Amino acid sequence: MIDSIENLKEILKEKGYKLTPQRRAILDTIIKNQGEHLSTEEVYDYVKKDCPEIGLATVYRTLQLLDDLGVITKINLDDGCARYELNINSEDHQHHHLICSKCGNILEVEVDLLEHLENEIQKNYDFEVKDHKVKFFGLCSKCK
Amino acid sequence: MIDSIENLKEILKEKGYKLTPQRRAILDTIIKNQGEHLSTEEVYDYVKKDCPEIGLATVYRTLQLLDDLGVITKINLDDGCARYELNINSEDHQHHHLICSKCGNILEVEVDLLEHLENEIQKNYDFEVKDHKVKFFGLCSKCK
DNA sequence: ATACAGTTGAAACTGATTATCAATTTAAAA
DNA sequence: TTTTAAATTGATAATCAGTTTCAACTGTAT
Repeated sequence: MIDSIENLKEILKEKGYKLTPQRRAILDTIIKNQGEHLSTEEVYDYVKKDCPEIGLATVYRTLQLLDDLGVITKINLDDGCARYELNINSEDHQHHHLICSKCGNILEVEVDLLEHLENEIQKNYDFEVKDHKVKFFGLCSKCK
Repeated sequence: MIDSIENLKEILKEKGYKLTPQRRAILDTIIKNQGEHLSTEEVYDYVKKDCPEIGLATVYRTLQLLDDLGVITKINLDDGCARYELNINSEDHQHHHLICSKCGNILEVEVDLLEHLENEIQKNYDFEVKDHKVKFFGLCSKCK
């Protein structure tokens, strides 16, 4: 979906938003740490290296904005805070999270075998599925 | 899993816990409102009718306890608070939630077609799946 | 009935997130 | 390039769900 800061500038302009150094630094941080699932506080800590005067409220606001714009996605890993991940360049990229109950590590599953289930739901419940969130809990290879 | 207060008494005794009027009233409330997904505050409001002197902290504590005991299950519907549902009488009862983006109504799907996906994960990621949480977002029959 | 461990309600306290607001900055127009 | 208006910022206060503390109280095994 996004691959550069120029790209972000366009996305922001389209909606009347401005590209500020803070927003730039926050997106840079997320791109740099792709694959991790950073919380707001973690983004704040990382981004302060580039942008020491940034306020925590700005980080909260920017992450929310980037989520609204579809640049990142908020995920809930049941650890008491919101986390975010970068949306990658593919319309129908789907992935789920494997959460290890022991070490807390998070793996990503790149398959999507939920189509069958979605069709079933569409048919039996007259419910138009737009999105889904799937989490698996268990033990990772190291912990079992 | 649970079908009466006597049943609860046994479950509690087994772990050294006591059956108090507050716990009784909270479970009664949940049983009475089966099918809804009550939040802690909602349980608190309902239970005050039977038990006007009850404290909110007790409701928080009791719901957590009942979840630990496997009597109820905590669910996260992304509305900013924990909700709970009664565990019904079947070991392998599985269901997912359909959340309407427009009216917020929550439907329950009684099927479980995730086994295939779990097997796939087991095999490809060397991850031992113990549990999963699945939410579908979209439009219900009334809203679409 | 007694005793003790578990439980309670009230209130203080967390920790994550949001709202407020005056000062600042971006970006489009002049 | 200067002007300008709207958007953005950082600091701080406020909120909100949930937890902790603690003295008083209550189930339940004996």
